[in-house]
Order: sequence, then structure tokens, then C-alpha cells
Amino acid sequence: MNTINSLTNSSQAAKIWQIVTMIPTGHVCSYGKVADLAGLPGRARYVSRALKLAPESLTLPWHRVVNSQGKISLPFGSPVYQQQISRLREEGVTVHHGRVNMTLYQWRPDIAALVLDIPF
DNA sequence: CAGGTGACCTTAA
DNA sequence: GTTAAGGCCACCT
Repeated sequence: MNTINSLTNSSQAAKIWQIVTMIPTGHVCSYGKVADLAGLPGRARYVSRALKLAPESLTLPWHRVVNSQGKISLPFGSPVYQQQISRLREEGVTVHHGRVNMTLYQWRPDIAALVLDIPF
């Protein structure tokens, strides 16, 4: 079985995708935080892989995921890098030198969301 | 089986 | 404020 099918069949990837869809417009979340909320602590790299291989049909807000320092983790200057910045700016997020201010824009899930989403 | 890789993270200088 | 090293885990060669 190829990589994409093994991922799309993975309940772990599904949890990651579900968390990403919860990030509100105008906010961002780190790969590590998404992993934590999905019940997969310490697996930030798995989040990046799940996003890269997610099917188009999911239309995930992948642009709201940045690294823990607030920096765009895509290859500098690449088309997809530029697109992430454009999408964030369309939502009112200031991006300067390929980075967002995490103090201002980091998503802080409320208690209700956590209670609803931990069991899956 | 043994490395190499990556849209990462934390810690320690 | 920064970088470097070690850790991390799934996948690929």
C-alpha cells in the first residue's frame, strides 16, 4: 500500500485533520500543539506529513499551522510559502520576515472545545 | 537491518 | 534577540 493510502486510512491522521479544521480564522497553531490536541504528543513531524499528504477534498486551513516560533516552515520563497503568507494576510494576520507574532495570533482552545474533542 | 530525511520541538549556551 | 545539539517518529532507500 502506498504512503497516501496508509495515511488516509489512519485514524491518527484523521484526528490531526480534525484539529486543524478547528483553528479559527485569523489565528495560527503550531505543529506541536496540533499534535498535542490530537492526542499525539511529541509527534509534530507527523502533523507536517499529514498536512502535506491530505486529500484536496478536505480543504484544510493548513496555512494556519506554523512552527513553534511562529515562522513559516515551508521552503523559503517557494510558491506554497508565498501562498501561506497571502492566505494569512487575507485573514488579517500580520506576517513579517516570514513570521507571525505568536503572542498575538496563537489559537488558545477553550475548555468546551477540549472537553468535546479529547475522546474522539 | 542500517542510515538518511523532514512543512518539528525543547533546551542550553 | 540568536544558533546548535539532541530528541523525536514515520517513511524511504
